[in-house]
Amino acid sequence: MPELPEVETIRAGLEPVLVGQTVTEVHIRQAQLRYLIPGDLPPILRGQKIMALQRRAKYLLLQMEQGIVLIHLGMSGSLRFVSTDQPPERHDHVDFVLDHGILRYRDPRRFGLVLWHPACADPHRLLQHLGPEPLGDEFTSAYLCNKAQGSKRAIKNFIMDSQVVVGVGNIYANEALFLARIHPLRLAGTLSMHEWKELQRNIVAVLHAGIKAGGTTLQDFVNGSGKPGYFQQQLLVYGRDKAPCPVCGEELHKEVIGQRSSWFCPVCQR
DNA sequence: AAATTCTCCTGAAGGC
DNA sequence: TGCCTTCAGGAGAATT
Repeated sequence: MPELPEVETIRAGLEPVLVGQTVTEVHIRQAQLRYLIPGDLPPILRGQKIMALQRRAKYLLLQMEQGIVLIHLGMSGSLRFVSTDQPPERHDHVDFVLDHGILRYRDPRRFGLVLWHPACADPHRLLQHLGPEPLGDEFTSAYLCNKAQGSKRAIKNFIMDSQVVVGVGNIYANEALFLARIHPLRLAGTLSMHEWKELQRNIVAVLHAGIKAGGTTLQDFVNGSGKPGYFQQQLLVYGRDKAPCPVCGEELHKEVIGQRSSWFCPVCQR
């Protein structure tokens, strides 16, 4: 499931391959994703050159000459650069045919999106109201503490809220809270400054570690070249039902919080 | 108004 | 073996 490290892995891998290539054709086999892919996407993109591949939150922004192709991978999406003779498989919904190959979008569960946003002053509505990037300068413990003033939400829900900070999905939220030794059900408004510092530091650390490992491949994540990531080998609590806590040995506890599976150590995390 | 719940979808896993 | 049920999950939309 692509979280920020996975999306960044894809972006960094594809950008040098894609920039400078021109779209010659777009094939849409399945337009019904989270939102319907606009039917005029092929004629709009035809002939446009790719200027950059950027990322905001978990959105990939394919910068074209006349606007942006907004791409989200949902939870099962992948974006790969393949040769022109590679036939599409099941769930390969969109092909962007380029000068030297095909940029192929696959998404079995179709929670992702592919949208066109013409160049203009306004950012796309889906990009408004997003919180700061977790790997940027704005994401500080002071910011978090201030943002959480009076909040009675569980801290896990708080840090997974994209209006608070973007890109922290379920896997990395579990890991960061464990490393920071904070119980996922603690109310956001009750954390001490020391705890905010630990949490901020560990969110950054776990995301960096994820990027360094090339992402987390649980079922189907692959990067722009079709290769899996390896961060799953470093997961300390996520998905580890009844495993011993790697720190104290106590049995890890699983609980659904905000409709998301959560694992934590009832002894270490307070 | 903040916080929670619903919703889209498919594949994997579990039960019988 | 196979059919049926359950569940996971990003995040915007709807609801409380």
